[in-house]
Amino acid sequence: MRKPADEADMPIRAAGKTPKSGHPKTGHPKTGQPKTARGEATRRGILAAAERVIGEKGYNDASIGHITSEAGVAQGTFYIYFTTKEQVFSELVLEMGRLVRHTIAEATQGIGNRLEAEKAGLRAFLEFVRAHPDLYRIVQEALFVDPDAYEAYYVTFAAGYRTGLEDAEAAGQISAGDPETRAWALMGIARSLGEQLVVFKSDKPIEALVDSAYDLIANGIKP
Amino acid sequence: MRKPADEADMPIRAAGKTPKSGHPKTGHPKTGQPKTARGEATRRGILAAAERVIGEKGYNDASIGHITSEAGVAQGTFYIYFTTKEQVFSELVLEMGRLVRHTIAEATQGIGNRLEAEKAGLRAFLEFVRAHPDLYRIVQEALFVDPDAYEAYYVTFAAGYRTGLEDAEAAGQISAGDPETRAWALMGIARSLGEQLVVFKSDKPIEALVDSAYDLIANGIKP
DNA sequence: CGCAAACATGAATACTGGTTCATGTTTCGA
DNA sequence: TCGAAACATGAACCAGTATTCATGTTTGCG
Repeated sequence: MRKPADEADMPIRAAGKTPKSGHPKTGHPKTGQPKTARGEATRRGILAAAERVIGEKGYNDASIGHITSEAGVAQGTFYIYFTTKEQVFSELVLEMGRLVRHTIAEATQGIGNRLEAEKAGLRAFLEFVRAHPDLYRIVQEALFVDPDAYEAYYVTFAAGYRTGLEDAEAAGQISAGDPETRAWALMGIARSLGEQLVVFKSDKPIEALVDSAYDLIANGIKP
Repeated sequence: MRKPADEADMPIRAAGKTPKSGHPKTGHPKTGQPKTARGEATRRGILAAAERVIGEKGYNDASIGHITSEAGVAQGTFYIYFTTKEQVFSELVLEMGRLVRHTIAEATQGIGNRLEAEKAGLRAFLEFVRAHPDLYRIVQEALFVDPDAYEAYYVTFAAGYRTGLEDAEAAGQISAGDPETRAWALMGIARSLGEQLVVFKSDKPIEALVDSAYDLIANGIKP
């Protein structure tokens, strides 16, 4: 009997506290990729269950048992598709990054005016986090569970933001100013308002938040 | 003008009588308060060690053994002064809140102009988090370890911020606008820039960050 | 069909780490 | 000075849980 990936392939020697420097740029998890429609569905189910359970309970209180029972499979099944609990978490962070960027890009597509794009992007972001509170919390927790993924998430986002601001400044659509710091500051605004919605469960309508924030972003608070 | 530096001064003793930080089910902070100078010193040592260890390793990887060995005491000693691992964490979050509010209140004291106070407060905050990266990370992690403390931290802060903005608006020092949303947005800017320093280890000088952010806060990005 | 390979199971393993406790040591008021 | 309370110790306890494995079951394909 050939046992797959038993001794020669991937070192799963996680004994003790190995530093375990995960590669941040592994876009393609080569572990236990399903080769069948059935396996594909099972993997998806586990991932979706993990999103719900980890989002609600947090990484440490979400046990593999919780996740698999939520997914309706046995515990061992988890390890057919994921090598470790941390891996499924990382994959969720990656997915969140892709989803958010895609959502905002779509919402701002075709808007020539940067200020208007800023407004549309903020609205899209807030609507997204309200619709996906689990994913939002997961990204926050990544700071402690998977710092590389956390950094990748924000650095990638900031880089795109920054070039957008540079282009807008060159086109005379916004005033001059350090695009790097501006990108981080504007991300901070969006994040903070999103947190008000998801974490502190504010019932303020998104449109009101967007309007107020837009006024601040465009005009500042000078009298 | 009376700035909201209300209870930000008392360094100790505040743990036993916090209005809302008690957990609904476990809510008895029956901490073994020391009754001797010797006990007082030991308790302080454990708290300081916990700040270092938890700040560096994170809540879950920071074991009681780590903390006590860092503090130079036996494991059991921990439970003379703290009923649980979570309690020492909560106390650190409380302390962080008090320290930050106190620091900012002091830095903005006597500044009559709100915009100038905004600048000074931001600078003080960034300098504080650069000097106390451990405490900064601890507050972030509180979202998962002690959500009540996390909420208290930000809600308290936002409340003070908000009334400050209301007063400034009434005095004609800033333009009109929803003070609640503005407070959260401005907090988000500070937090994001602080994170750039502490988490992403940016070597940008604080003064440059402050200047850029101030320009955004005061004037916006409209051309 | 028939038979590998893929998939699934869930009990067993291995180990971590928070908390307790029986036993000493130090402090301090009377 | 002395005894009780406060303080300190660290080994042991024990619950939880990530991961493995021997054993079935299903699927795809010749």
